[in-house]
Amino acid sequence: MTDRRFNPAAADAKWQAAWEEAGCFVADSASEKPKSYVLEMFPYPSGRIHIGHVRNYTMGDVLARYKKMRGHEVLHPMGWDAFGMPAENAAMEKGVHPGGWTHDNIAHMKAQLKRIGFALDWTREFATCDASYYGHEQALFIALYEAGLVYRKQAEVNWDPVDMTVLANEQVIDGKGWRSGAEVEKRKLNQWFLKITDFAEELLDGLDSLDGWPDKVKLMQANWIGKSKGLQFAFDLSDGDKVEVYSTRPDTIFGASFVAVAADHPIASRVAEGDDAAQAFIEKCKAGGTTAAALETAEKLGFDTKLTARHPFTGEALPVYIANFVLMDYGTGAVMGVPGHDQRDFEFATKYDLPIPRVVAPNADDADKPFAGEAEPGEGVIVNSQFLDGLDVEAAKREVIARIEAAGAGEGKTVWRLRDWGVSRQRYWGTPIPFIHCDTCGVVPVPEEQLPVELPEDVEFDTPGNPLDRHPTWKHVDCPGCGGKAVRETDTLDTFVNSSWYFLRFASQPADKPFDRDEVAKWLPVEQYIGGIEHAILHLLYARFWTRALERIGMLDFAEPFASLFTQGMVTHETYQAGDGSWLSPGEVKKDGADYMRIEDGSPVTVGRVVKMSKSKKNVIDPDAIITQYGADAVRWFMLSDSPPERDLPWSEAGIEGCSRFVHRLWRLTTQRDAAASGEDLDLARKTHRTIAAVAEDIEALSFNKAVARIYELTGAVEKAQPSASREEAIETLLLLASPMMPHLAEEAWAEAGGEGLIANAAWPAVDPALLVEDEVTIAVQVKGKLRDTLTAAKGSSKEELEALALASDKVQRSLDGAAIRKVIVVPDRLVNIVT
RNA sequence: GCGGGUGUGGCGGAAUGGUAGACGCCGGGGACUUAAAAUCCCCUGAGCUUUGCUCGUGCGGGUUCGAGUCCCGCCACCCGCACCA
Repeated sequence: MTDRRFNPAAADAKWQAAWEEAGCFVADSASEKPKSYVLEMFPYPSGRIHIGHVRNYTMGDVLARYKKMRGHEVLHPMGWDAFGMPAENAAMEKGVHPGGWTHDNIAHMKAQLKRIGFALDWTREFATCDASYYGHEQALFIALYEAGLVYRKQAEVNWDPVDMTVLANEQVIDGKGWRSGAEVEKRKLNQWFLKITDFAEELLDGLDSLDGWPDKVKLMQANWIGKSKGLQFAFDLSDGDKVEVYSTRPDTIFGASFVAVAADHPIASRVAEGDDAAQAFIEKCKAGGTTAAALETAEKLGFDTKLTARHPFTGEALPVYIANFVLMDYGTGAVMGVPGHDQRDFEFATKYDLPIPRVVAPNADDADKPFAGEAEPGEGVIVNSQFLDGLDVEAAKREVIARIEAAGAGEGKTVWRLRDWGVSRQRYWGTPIPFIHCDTCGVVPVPEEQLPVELPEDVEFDTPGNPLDRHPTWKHVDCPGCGGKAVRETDTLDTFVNSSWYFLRFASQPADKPFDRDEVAKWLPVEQYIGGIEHAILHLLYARFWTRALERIGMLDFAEPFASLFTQGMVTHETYQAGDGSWLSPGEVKKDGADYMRIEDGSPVTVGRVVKMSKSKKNVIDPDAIITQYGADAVRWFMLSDSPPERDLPWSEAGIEGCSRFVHRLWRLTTQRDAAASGEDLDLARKTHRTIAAVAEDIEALSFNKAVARIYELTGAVEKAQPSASREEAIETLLLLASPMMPHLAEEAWAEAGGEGLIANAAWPAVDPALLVEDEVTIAVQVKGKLRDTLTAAKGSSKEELEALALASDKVQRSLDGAAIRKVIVVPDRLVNIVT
């Protein structure tokens, strides 16, 4: 017994040192134990750990510690997604070198992570900006090139005509450059691409094997890949040429009232040659950003080329437009416009006063039904369509495809929405693309013995644009082929490439190659991957692609990197605004009864919506400050309590106070033990064993909030119980169950009670199945579906017994009030419903 | 605009189609204390004619003996949209 209070600051440091000393969390790939690879998405070293990271890594940590308790050898690594634009922005704004800035940030954030007591194997740490990482990435890139999965082509970028630089989408605000304010233009550059479209079918089919992934993510990826079956066919044009169009709705072919081509379609270019107005329209289409959202929300604009296209069945002459909403990248870059059954076409036709025929109707009788101000893209019966009339949509599609194919005018075709992955970035702080341009030999890979191609240190950020391109010496090299003068590629790789294989490098990091295939096979696929839903498509699809590509070229033996995926919600917080509308940080505000006021001058504060923490709204909580105030365990407990992990977690002062109280409450309980207590408390023992089973189930399902609630319940039961051997067992169990969540308190209390070794190395408590059996159940009794009574019955009572018990109830009889019973529904061990 | 998701007390949430609100927070009352903090105990969805009854899971319909849960139609908010990470 002790009256010593739990001191988080001292305990945190003490046990973190003890774990490190014992090497508790260093993964041994030679271990005979079953292996578990638990991985959270590694952070971008922005400067400070934010509370969202804490939530993400706490979840992974609980799972990693739990798996270790279940006898697994656990790999739980951490590293840094260290290339990217913020470092270059810092260089421009503060005059610091991106590398120095990044390494300072990493040092700070690593210290922050260590304070939270995560069970991480720091011996495997690396940053993607280390040449010892990106050099191997260059080797992999060359390997993919040699396998024919890398190529170059012209592609559009956002061009800032004032700063003379390429802008990222986030740097384009309302179609203007973020620094210059100039109207952004689309410009074509020769860029590097990865052939992800070669894998479209397998990336789609592979989703079926990902049982551990959320359906919503699989659905999003499937839609992104976007396999569609349709018809590609040619219209004859009035000038004697043809235009190939692609449509996923060939059944609506009789509803076509125009043909539209993309602004960069060859037909558009040809029309523009002798037509200044057409040229001006095409130029206009080049203004603005390149994002899909910008294109699709922009007003639908068209230019009438005066050409006409001959309808293959009716012979009708349809006008041909150049339109800003047609994408050159998808299908053939030209479409047949069916306004009645496609919303974009509807808007376009309305604007340019084109006919809107109906060719699909709810019923055959509705052939002339007017449209209610919008297109009807759904199912129905084909009408006004000659030989298609009366068919359903699918049958009509087949019929049209068959007829067009028979006429030799086109063919049924599968088209993918997925586009090849453009990986060129005209920036310094990224992996140099390891190629050399030679006038004689063309594009030549850097020889393996010359890797890594390292970034030069001496670069200037005083002007926009790529410092690599304007560096005085770096790019000038001799051609590896002919030995003549040549230049390096100055584009660097998209940072998504860095995060497409880092999980392999964590598992195996030899000096002379990217990874060792056999070592990787010991750990991969990742058993549980945890990160934000915002990565549902791009990062996860790219990582899947990269893994499959490496499998195809024989470097890996598996196709899918992540067996299970979990996407966690954001951490949110109330917002506060002063009278003048300016945002206030939580530290500037205090609660005054039911209202809030500004500490500075007592002026009233408006409490705004609970939103994602962001610097601009100042509703940010600093993990360091709260760890100092409450200790790591209270913060970890808060991250796991209440909100289901896939949902948003609202941060609150009251909530963390409550968590802190519970840490101390558990401490008191464990220090009020009576080792000499004897005797059995069957109810408590049952509760204990039910809790062990339930908490294990909850942790495995990552339902941490439910596990937390069960630990609270058992704590409450222990507090009410009289001393007994069962109570001693319950307390020890509580410590073990809580140890993945509050490891510091658990160690301290374990040591206090004379527990053997570190609780971090302890085994998960065993469940006694005999104690899980229930012998009595509570039965709900309803009359006409409404609850009227509850009664207790022996588990497994027969339907007849339960019915008799229910009818014997006074409350039920009163409720029945003599009415005739029509039917009695009995659900064994649960409910009786009497219907009159 | 397109794709995906979420919606339950004052708040976070729990609930294999079967007792809606477990557990936590806030709030109220009490105990202990000279007093406070800490701690402990009790109450806490709304309403009513209070042995009990009625209403209640974003809104409107539907299926069912029975719907938070399944179906149809809406609304609001959140995530993604290929150069933010």
